[in-house]
Amino acid sequence: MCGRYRLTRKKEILAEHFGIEPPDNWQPRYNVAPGQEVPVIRQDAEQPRRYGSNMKWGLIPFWSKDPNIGFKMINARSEGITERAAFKEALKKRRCLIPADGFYEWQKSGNKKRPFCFTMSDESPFAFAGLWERWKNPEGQWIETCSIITTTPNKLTEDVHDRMPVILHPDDYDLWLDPGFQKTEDLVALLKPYDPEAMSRYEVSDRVNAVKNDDPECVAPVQPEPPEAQATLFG
DNA sequence: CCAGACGTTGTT
DNA sequence: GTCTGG
DNA sequence: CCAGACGTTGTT
DNA sequence: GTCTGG
Repeated sequence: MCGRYRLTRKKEILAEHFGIEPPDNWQPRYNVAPGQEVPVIRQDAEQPRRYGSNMKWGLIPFWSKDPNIGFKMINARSEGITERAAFKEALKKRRCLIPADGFYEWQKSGNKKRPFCFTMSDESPFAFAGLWERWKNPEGQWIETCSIITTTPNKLTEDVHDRMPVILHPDDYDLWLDPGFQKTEDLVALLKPYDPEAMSRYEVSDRVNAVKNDDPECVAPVQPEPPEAQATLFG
């Protein structure tokens, strides 16, 4: 990963799943990309209730001089995350949920790239484990950014790609969001591949390769040509 | 992550 | 192929 | 000590 | 800001 995902559920369904008030500005998204404002769910010491807000995808460390570093920080490897200068403080104090209902991975073989979409089998919304950060731009404005944590693939994703985003079980949302909880070994224990038995996948069109395509066609399944159809073409 | 561009002048 | 921008 | 990095993915 | 490499 994890450079692309989808968030097509109605905001009321998302709000119910995550236990928040539905924000007005959430729209169905079929192709969410790095560099864009994306919805996150957070919980601060100042605001003990969970709430939704938008952040730019691509974490800019607070000490960074160049905000373009954000495009290289769209993911944070779970392995060694407690030692990464860019992420260790955020792991302790600035965790978030990044809601989605599917994510895309590209299977490469030869010079072909085939995009697949991965979802929960029951089509429920889910949450990536995320970190966020605050960065002050030269004009003095605070910019909030976020990153999706990755891990090793599970049985469902491994033949498509060698990494997958960390998906948190709903039972773990409270611990992940609790700003007072800073026991990193317990937090890192949550950063595991998701149960493949609970997930499904299907191939999608390469329209999703282009960030500008953000419409329902991106999530429409495409079937590989069945062998008999191939034969018919020449029969 | 993918898409799209991919230069020249002048030089401690 | 490699770098930058989104 | 200072300078420089601080990240991930994938390599047709 | 903090760590690593020289």
